[in-house]
Parts: sequence; structure tokens; C-alpha cells
Amino acid sequence: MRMSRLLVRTLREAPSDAEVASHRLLVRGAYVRRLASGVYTYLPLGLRLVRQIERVVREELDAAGAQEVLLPALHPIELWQQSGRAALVGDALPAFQVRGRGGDFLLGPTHEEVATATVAAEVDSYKQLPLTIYQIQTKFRDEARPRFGLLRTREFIMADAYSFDIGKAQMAESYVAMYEAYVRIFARLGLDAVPVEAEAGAMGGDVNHEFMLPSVVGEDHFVSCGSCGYAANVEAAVAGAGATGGGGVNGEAGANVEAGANGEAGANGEAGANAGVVTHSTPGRPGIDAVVAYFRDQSLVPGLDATGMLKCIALVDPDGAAVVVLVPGDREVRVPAGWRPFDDDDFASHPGLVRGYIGPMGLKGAGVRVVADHSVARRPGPWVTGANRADHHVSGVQAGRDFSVDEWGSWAAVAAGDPCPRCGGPLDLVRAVEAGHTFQLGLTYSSKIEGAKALDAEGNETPYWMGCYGIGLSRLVAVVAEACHDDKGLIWPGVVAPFQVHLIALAPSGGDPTVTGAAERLYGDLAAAGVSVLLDDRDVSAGVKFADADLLGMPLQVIVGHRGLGRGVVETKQRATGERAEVALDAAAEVAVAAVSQL
RNA sequence: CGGGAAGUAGCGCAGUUUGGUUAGCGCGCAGCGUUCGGGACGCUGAGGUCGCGGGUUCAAAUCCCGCCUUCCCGACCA
Repeated sequence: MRMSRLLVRTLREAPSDAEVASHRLLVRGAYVRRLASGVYTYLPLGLRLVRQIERVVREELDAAGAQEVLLPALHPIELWQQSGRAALVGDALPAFQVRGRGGDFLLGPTHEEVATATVAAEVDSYKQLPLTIYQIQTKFRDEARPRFGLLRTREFIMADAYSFDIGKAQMAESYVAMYEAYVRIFARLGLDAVPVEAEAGAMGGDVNHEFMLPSVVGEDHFVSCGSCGYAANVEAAVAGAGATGGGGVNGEAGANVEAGANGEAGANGEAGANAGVVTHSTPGRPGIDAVVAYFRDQSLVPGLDATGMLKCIALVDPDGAAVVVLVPGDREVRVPAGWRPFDDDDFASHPGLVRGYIGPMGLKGAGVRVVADHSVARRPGPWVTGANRADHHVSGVQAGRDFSVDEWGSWAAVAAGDPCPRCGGPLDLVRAVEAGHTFQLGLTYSSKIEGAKALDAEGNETPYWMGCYGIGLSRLVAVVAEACHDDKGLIWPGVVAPFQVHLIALAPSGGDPTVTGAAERLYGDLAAAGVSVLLDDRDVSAGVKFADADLLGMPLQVIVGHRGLGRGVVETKQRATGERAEVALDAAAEVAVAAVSQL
């Protein structure tokens, strides 16, 4: 491709709405342009990039036995009503009515329903299984907040696959095959993906893994154990039982117990029902920090800090029952999938729970289940916590004496340093981008979509055992760019580079037949050798060409100019290392081909 | 959806506080000339409903009200 004809207007300055490096450089390099928030156009270079990533994905999925299809992006809403996910439609998903004969449709955010219905119409026998289909499609999600250029968008390109099997064991085999394909895909793209255990969320199903790419722009966090290799999304991670919190933290809590007890002995607050429990007026101070500051200012409980507070969070479990979760004040509550925090209506129907002043006492009688993190058991108290009364907190509260816990578990969000649930070693917390997700769905969809079943060898009808798998391709563009750039521009790895060679012809305006002739010949030779070449034949100054070449980031630059040509040589430059070399003009094509083959 | 910031030429910005000729600057774009290996230089030129709508005023980019859009933090995230 000749740059003089390519739609590539590079920008010296990035638009002010581009914050992160990948976004700035992809826009400056004319790879993409924003049309609306979270909606991007791929210009020719950007599309070539996507195609390169697609090529790797296709090769690996094909090698794993998956078959490519193209499912509709437009889904009849009836299909989503069958699967039971229609509740998501309208609110969270873009839906609309089609005129004429009418009907309600949505723009597919994911394709479990359509994929299942598609196979249901074709497969009736175990002899047709196992089957894995995949597609590369544009997906639509009504993201509340698109972010960071291509990293989180409303419309994005995804490679999604669906496996169908006759039994659970076979499903697991298909899953492993796809999981391994994913590992190979990320490896070939030069990405250091970490498969982590994850929650299934609204997808349903059981076993699933997220492929996480550690990155400073990541929106997710996962924990990993350097000792045993355990890795899990923080949403799904649980710390080792019995030992949540470091020894030091427990030690501090112990000190607080003594200090708190002594302080109360001399305090003359209103005595609670139980000896040692003191109620304090804390007007307008919901939340741990505000209460700690108030108690410190008023010298109510000497030495109190967040670790001496008992944090009580009201949740609604998947059955709709109210549950209060207890964790130490310095920890966050882990909200499991399917659970949700109390909303205004919930508080209204549970007058015993006062927002901002929730405490664990007396909840049993109110029909509210109380669960607590293991770490609460390890810190005996007394605690400072909410009084279940507006603008009041209590101190001197003891577990067992003043309140009881229905169930102990891992309810605190995992933090760095927590013990690994498998081996007890300290966990690391890593910021990362979720680049892929694989699920064992089981019968979640096949049990609901009409006809999604097959006869097994014994003639019994059984729903398909399914898996689903997704990789965000457009997100990968952002991730690779984020990982591969310097202050001058992008630095594409060979496998994804839109062009392998950036051939720069440094001819003065009006042309220098020697230079243009040599460049044209090289261009032809490289193309003939199967190398993709971007020829900068524009009538612009050398500085512009060098700067653009560095910005666009093709792995190998070949510079043809009169200076070298006078001695019969051209120059090569590795974009990644900056390493330059001179090669004889006659050998240049051969050298470039060899260099490219090693990318 | 909550909090914050911002919308002036394709991009980056000044001007708005204190209303007052014809709304500027850099880059980019077009033409001519010079230059020619790390974002060259000179001259000429094109390009703007100052986000949109309403209001105040003799007069609005500037003040007031409403709306839209975009970005950042958070919530959400199939």
C-alpha cells in the first residue's frame, strides 16, 4: 500500500478526550476515530490490525475443531423470553421495534440464545456431537460508561464460540479444548494472559475462567498466589478461612479490645441491655470513617480505628431474603453473584435496619439472617458498630454475647496479603483487563430453548451440554497498543502489525529517479516475496516520514535515500529496539524478508 | 445512575472573570516559490450557526434558565 493513497491522516496532537496511551496513539495514528461515545470507526490501518488478530483467532479455533458461522446481530426478543433473560432487555440492552410486520428485536449483546436455537434446528442425534461453532461478530451493549477508547465500548468486535455435547463429561472435554485454544491465541499474540477463576454472573453456568491481562488500565482485579498458582477474580476470590487479615491487623484489633473495654468502664453513657454496651449519639455520621473520626475527636473509645469497627452491610440474597453481612471495618464486603445491596424499598420494608447505622444486634427477632466473615470471629471485640437507630452507634459489642451469627464464611473482599485459600501463602492483587471468558454452561440455555436436545446412544432425549467462550477482539487492539508503545508511538508485534515493513522513500520534492526507482523496485520485490509493505511515497519532508513511521509502529522500517544510495546501501531500523543497519541495495529485499520472518 | 470537568475552524488552545469594532493563535488544508535524512521556511488563501434552544440588554462567545454532547472518578458490567 502506498501512503500517498492510504486514508491515514496522522495527528500531531491527540484529541483531548483521549486519556490513555493506547487511545491517544490509535487516534493519532489514524487507526480509529470516535463516532459517538463508545462507538468507533476502524480506518484502513485499524481494520488491518483487527484482521490480523482475527487471523490468529481463526487459525486456533479452527485447529481446535470449531466451525465458523455468522449469526444474526438482530435477535427476536421471543428468543430471549424463552431463555429467561428478557428481563435484561430494554433496560440494560438496546431493544427496538421493527416497523412493517412489526416485532421486537434487540441488538445482540451475546449469542447464547441464537447459537442454541441455531444448533437446535440442525442437531437431533448424539452422532452429530460434539459440535463447536464460533463467529466473529459485532456486539452491542448499552454500557453505562464507555471508557479508555477501545477498551470498553458500546459496540465491539468479539469472537464468540459455543460448544454442544451429549453429556457433562464431553462438555468438559470441549471446554478444555477451547480453553487450550485460548491459551494458544494469547501466547501467539504475545500477551501474558492469566486464566483466573471467575464468577458466572448473569451468564449462568458453573465452571468458568477469565483470561486476564495485567495492565495499568485494567478495570478488574484478580488475586494470585505465588506459591501454588491459585488465581481468581476478586469478585470470586475467597481468602483462606480462619486467617483472613494479617497477624499485624489482628494484633491491633486485640489492643483495641483492651483499650475499648477500659474506656467504657469509666464512661457514663446510657447503659445498654447488656453490660458493657454503650450507646452513643453520632448524628449525621454514617460510614466507618466518619464514626472513627467522631469517636476519636470525642475520645469515646481510645485507640479506635477502622479495624475496631464492625461493618454491617444489608444485602438481598437470590431468594429475596434480607441478610446482614458483618466484616471488620477496614474490609470491603464481597457481594456474590445474584446478590444485591439494599435499595430504598428494602430499607422501607425493614424498619429495624437503619441505613448508615446498621448493627448486628436483635436481628434474629426481625427475621434477618446474619452472616459474618471468618475474620470477625478472630477478633473477639468489643466492637463499635451501628445501633439500628438513626444517628446512633454502640460500643463494647461482643460477638456471642450481644449478637449471634447464623453462618460464618468468607465475606470480606480479598485484599493483597490475605492467605491463599489453597496453600495459605500471601495473595497478590493484580490490576488487569478481562480479555476472554470461558464458561461451562451446562444445561442453562438448552433446557430453555425449544428443541435444544438430542437423542443419546440409548435413545434418551437429553438437552445439549453447552459451553460458551468469548474473546474481545477490539479490546485486544487496545490492550496490545497499551502494552506495545513508547513516547514516539506504537510498536506492533509482527503477528498483529498491519504491515510488516514500512518502506520510507526519501526523495526530494519533484522526485529523484534514483531514489524512487530503488524504492519502487524494493516495494515490488518485497510484495512478490509475500511481505506486506507500506510505502511512504508522499511528497513530505523526511522528518514527517520518520515521525509517522515511528507513530504507526510497523516492526521493520526500511529507508531508501540518496545519502545511502550513493554508496549502494539502504538502511533498516527495528522499530522495537531502534537498532539500525545498513544493507546493500541488492540484498535489501532478502534481508528484509529474513527479518520479517523472525518477527 | 451519583460526583466532577469541559464544549470556540479538521486537531490543540486563547478570548468568557469585568458584555462593546470585522472572534484570534499554533498545527493541519489549498495555491505559488524556496528547502530536501528526524514533524522546514516565506507569501497568499479557504475554512466558524462560538454545542442547541430560550431569555436579559441598545449590544451576548461573554450574563441568566433549560437541554444536548464529551471526558474523568464511582456504581453497573451478559
